Amino acid sequence: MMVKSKLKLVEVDYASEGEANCKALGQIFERIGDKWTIMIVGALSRGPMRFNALQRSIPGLSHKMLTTTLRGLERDGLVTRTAFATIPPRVDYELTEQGSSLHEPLLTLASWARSQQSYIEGARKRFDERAEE
Amino acid sequence: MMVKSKLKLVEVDYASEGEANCKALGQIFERIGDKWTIMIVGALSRGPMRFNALQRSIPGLSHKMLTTTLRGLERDGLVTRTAFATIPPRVDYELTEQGSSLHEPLLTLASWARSQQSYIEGARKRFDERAEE
DNA sequence: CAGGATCCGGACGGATACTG
DNA sequence: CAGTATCCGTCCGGATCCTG
Repeated sequence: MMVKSKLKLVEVDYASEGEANCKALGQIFERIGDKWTIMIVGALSRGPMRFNALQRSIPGLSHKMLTTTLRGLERDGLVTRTAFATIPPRVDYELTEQGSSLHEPLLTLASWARSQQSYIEGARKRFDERAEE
Repeated sequence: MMVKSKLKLVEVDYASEGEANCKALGQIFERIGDKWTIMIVGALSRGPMRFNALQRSIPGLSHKMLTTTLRGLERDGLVTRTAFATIPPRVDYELTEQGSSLHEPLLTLASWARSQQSYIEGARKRFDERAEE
């Protein structure tokens, strides 16, 4: 069953909210913004995965960072952890409903990154060349 | 004139691309993911702003982080810097077309954060309580 | 006002070694 | 296999001081 996640684009002015609210949203952005969070949610969007499979699927992701990020996602209720008492042990990670609802916004962002990639790379190159006087 | 930015949700599988491409996208995510980037783009989405106005509009943003982030955005071609040779000097920062095209994806994300805020806070609380055995 | 330069503590994250 | 624990270098980012 698909998760209904058609987000209304309400007037969320994420920069100029009340201070308290701004801080709260900031805490959430800190998780979302995390490079590995994005990758992991992307990987899990296709279904449950085991720890090592997850790590192998994301180049550059270290053992430590994977566990840390997974704990964070679990804490936020975006990912569930299921351990099987087999030998060798097996642990599956899976997106919760809320976790998978995050996938669509991230896809939007990824799509943007894709479409702007060459522009940004060009801008960076020009900027750097200009900087070497 | 509104920037046309209806992004097609193509099959961007941001987790399992080629290694090279993954690295490249990662570099872009690093900028987007940055807490302050999000805030600054949000603030600038309403129009050009001066340095100090920008800083005051975002609670907790230090002098140094503002300049650093602005340089980054300028380097990526997402923000323009315009200096007026007046006394005292005045510098306006403004989103480029590409920069403002980032605003909509970010709004989507902010909207998601908003809608999941209480859920996440609850999940965190429960997780933390459960952790104190 | 806008910012560069410098110092410095603390957090982040990699490598390694050890458990169940 | 799936972690936890520890060590330790690096870099981030705040505070401060100084320029045009």
